[in-house]
Amino acid sequence: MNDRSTSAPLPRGLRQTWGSGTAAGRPGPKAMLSLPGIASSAIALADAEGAEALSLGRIAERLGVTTNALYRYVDSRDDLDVIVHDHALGAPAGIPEGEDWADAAAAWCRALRDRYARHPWLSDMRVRIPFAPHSLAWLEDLLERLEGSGLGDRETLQAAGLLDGYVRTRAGAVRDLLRADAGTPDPGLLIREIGAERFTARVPRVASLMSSGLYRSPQAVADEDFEFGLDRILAGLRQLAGG
Amino acid sequence: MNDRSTSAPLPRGLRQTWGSGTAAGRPGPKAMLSLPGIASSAIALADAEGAEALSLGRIAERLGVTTNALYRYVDSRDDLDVIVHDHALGAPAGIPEGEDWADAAAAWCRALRDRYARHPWLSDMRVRIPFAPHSLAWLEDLLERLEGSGLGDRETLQAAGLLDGYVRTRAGAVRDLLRADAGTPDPGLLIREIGAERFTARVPRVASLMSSGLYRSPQAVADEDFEFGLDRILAGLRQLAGG
DNA sequence: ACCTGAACACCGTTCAAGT
DNA sequence: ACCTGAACACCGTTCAAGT
Repeated sequence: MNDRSTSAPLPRGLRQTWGSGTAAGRPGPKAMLSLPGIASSAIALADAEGAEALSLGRIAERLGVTTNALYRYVDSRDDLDVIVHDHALGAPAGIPEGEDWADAAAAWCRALRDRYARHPWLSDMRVRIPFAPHSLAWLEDLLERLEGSGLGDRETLQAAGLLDGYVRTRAGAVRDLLRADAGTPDPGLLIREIGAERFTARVPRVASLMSSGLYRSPQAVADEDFEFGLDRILAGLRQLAGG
Repeated sequence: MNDRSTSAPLPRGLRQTWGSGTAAGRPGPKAMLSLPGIASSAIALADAEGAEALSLGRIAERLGVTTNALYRYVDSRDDLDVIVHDHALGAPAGIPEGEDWADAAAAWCRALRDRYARHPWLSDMRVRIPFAPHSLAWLEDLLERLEGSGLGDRETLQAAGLLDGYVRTRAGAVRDLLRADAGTPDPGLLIREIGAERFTARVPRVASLMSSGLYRSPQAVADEDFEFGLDRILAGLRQLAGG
């Protein structure tokens, strides 16, 4: 059944992260680097200069090594990205339990949001279907929390995807706002350059929200708004589960 | 109040898209290209080869022109991306009205989903805070649909963000799955390489869902699942509005 | 087995011409 | 004003050495 012949073998970096670790005493010179060390270096770089500063060359430079040396640890840039993402995300830990399943799920969402807040550039990384250990551990943790809901397997998975997607979307909004300081045009400038009359004629409601300061303002991505969407989603899920 | 001194001037491509169009008879040679023409060419390229094939060189090649020629129409690659995204998205049109505001919002969500389905690579494009005309027209349309809800301005904007984010997250999931054919490892391979026992020990619920075929299977991103999340969100919003 | 050095194709961006 | 051609710094990736 599972003979998808095109499926590539697991990249070496990802396989290593799963702990099929390097056999202890193998021949040849000692390694100067390690996968966690490479990941930490990349994270420090991204923390300091953002995701767009990430490159094999810059990471290698920090490690005092040639770019090509990294290919002993990683198959490709994509492979590295998966490792860096997972390392920066970290394992789920210390997440409060909550009164009931929905409360527990809410705690999970806030904990994930906090991880993204620690490394805003995580929102800039291309996250494909998660196959890395920490990513799957987070999913596992959420699935466990949803077990008390009485939802079926399919619905539980759907609910998990809904909540997970919500947190990540929100993290992206926060990231956008952090970036808005540099480069991005601000709403006021846009309206001025387009012409207030024309702008108002074409998108009156948007214009009204922009001039009210509500549109994409810092408060529009504040904790309060995070809770708004979370509450709505959980209310919808509760209605389905408890009904 | 609005003196954010770091705000850059509006990129020329974006300004042009807003219809501050080229003044008719200006001096110099006639232009060989046009912004819509450039965007169309880029869209055709992305449709054929995906977002990662998009580059100034490849687009220029299709247009029979040198890479640098594009800089007469666009300030930067980022500027171009905004135009291409907005052009591929298109203006909102032909979206059913719906019985009530929630129904109307649902129709909006399905319409946006369909646009992403037409150009799956849209999910791969870095969409910053939307300032392009079609993007804002979509937002405007949704805000109009939410007017009957009785929610306040702030809540309406929050609800719009919630719905919009949901559709885009879903579109990304669909894109991931379309890509899964090539390159990405499949769940079965992962479990085999990691070792089924170790894998099951670490993430038992995930392992169970994977072996049940539910995890990230085609049906997990089917229309049925789209409706699941949409229904939950709308139920949550209805509860807040109608209560 | 690990790392270096040289090379390749490609990328976005700039600058000085040409017309 | 538009487009070309040459150049720049940078990118990921490969290959053949060296140790």
